[in-house]
Amino acid sequence: MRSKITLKELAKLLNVSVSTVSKSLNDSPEISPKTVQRVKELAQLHNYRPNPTAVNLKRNRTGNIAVIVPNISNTFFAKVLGGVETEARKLGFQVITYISNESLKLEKQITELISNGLVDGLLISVSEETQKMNDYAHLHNLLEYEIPVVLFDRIIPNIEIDMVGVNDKDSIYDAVQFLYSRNIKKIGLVCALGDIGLGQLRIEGYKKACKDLGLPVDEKFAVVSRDIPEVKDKLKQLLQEKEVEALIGLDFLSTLLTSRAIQEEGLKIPEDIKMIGYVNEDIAPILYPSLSYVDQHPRQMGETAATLLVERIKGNKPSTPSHTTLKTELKHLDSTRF
Amino acid sequence: MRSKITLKELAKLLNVSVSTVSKSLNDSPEISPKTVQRVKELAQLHNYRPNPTAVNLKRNRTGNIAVIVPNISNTFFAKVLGGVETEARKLGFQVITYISNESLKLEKQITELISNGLVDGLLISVSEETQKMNDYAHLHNLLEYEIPVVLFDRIIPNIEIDMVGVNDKDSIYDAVQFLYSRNIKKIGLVCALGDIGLGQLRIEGYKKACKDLGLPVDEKFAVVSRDIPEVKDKLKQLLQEKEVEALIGLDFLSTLLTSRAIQEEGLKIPEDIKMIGYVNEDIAPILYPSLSYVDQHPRQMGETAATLLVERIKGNKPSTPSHTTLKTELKHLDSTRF
DNA sequence: CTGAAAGCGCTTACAG
DNA sequence: CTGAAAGCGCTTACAG
Repeated sequence: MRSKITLKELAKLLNVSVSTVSKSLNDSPEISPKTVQRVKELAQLHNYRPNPTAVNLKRNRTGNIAVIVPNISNTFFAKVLGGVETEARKLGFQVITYISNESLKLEKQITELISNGLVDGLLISVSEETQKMNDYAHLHNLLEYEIPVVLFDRIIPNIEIDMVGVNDKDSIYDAVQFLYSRNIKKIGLVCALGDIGLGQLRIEGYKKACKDLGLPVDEKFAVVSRDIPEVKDKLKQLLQEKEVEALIGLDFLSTLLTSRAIQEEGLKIPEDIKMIGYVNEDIAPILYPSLSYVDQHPRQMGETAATLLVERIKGNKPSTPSHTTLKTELKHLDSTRF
Repeated sequence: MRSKITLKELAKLLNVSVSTVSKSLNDSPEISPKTVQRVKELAQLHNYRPNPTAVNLKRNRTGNIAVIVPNISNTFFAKVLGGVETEARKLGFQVITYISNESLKLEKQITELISNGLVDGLLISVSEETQKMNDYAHLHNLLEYEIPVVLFDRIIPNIEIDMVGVNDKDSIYDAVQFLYSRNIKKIGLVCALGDIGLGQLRIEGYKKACKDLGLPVDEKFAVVSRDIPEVKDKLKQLLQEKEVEALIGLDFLSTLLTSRAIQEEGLKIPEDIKMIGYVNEDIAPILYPSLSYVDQHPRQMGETAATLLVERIKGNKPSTPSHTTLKTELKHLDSTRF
């Protein structure tokens, strides 16, 4: 029932002009303290709030930022989103969420939609398809419209756009090195992302570590495919050969599939096989067995990306693209306690 | 660089008035087909898009809906959010996401913020604290401001607000009945939500089922607490007594904790203990062992809630609150295959 | 110190 | 069929 009061109505009630009311509420030094007080009192009484749409129109902005995540089942992105939301709210921005469902087409549809002026900036982790097609025209398009874009997590090499990610090569390098230091030499990996994007980077990190440590890079130890049944089959085969001593799951799905496959084969973690995976802090400790994981600090990633985007929106940054790399951390739970 | 073109600029280029351009683009029958075509061609050439902020100001709406989820780690809410996003986009609304972190205070802060006119409506699953305090003044407040509110998942009894939920009593009733029909009589439950809200409803459903089926309701079989270490302790004790034949986890966390505790005790699922839980379709099949679960159709819940909210916003609905109950489904995986 | 005016980018009743 | 005017709810340079 109680409908929102406007500046005009307040002005009428106070017998002053709309300008005076507006200035008073914005603490303009132009207005006498007495008037300011009168205005503020009445405003408070009526619980006046400026209409954000009108303010935004005037200020030529929207007060919104968009975030596009490729999927939402993966708790990693949910966590990032949480970080973005917290930070954006602090900075006075609303977060409009979109889910691309790993589809380039949908991603284009969404960027097209927001290029109309729905948001002041975009945070995006590009879809698998986008990476595969290597098609980023839609992002460049937004930049041409002067809508800042910040990439997170799934970073893209050789592109002139702000990014916030983790050092994926290093993260797995560390994992391999840890296992090596504990005298584990036959280390396999499982990747359901295929060999593009993050999957590719992580695989490279693995290979680099093996090379540096003098471990043979045996193709047999690498289960890499985007086809889930194929991943399962290869994994089973690998386990039945009883050679591999440790497995690293390179993504959420692979990690769970690997833990499951090991146990299905009647093998024990960590006694028979050690495991390290990419799962998050909420779920890793309550699985059985609990899984050691690479902490990618998703909340912090979201916060950092949001902060950077807002700085771009405000034009506070030099125009050269900024690349932020967060340090990952290997967290040890039961699967590497041996 | 390429800055957005406005109606005014188009009008100038075409040597017609702003009104004519606006009407042409909106296919007004007032304008001659020839003019309409001229205008549209130029608009297309310049890739003209109406400024949504201006349109919204004029139409006295925002085009946004807010959704407040209590937490984001729980993949259930992530899925609901996915459903909301898809449906809202179809209906021409943007989804602004907020996370209350199970805090009433934060929830109030957020509702206060959006009451300023940031959104046209709100979807909310209230926080645990809100349920415990039984304080819904902030929601009624929004309704007074004529901002429609739709509750989802965590529904509240005796409140005059639209809701979309599942029949929590029935869902667990079905689970108990299924186990009973397979000759399992000693059925325990584990709940980390405590005995408020959904936890309470599910516990009631359990008790009702036991009563109807003539099973004794033994307090010992009910592990209920909001304190995680306490849940773990009680669970361990219960398992060591080796009486219980099946356990039902009433929420995501309890379900994983239960599966883990059973295995830690060296017991096998389903051979020694059967299990049913509240986890989602993505994760249930890749756990080891895979867990039978109550499918609450989170996507559908999000879609239904969004549709209802948009109808309220458009004023297409009679004003009596609508209560939609989705049917849950018991999905059988390894933990009940016996 | 206060207010009239212009304007943000649109839409739409009204006049011609 | 076209356009001038008013208005959505604000802000702000400018005049008094």
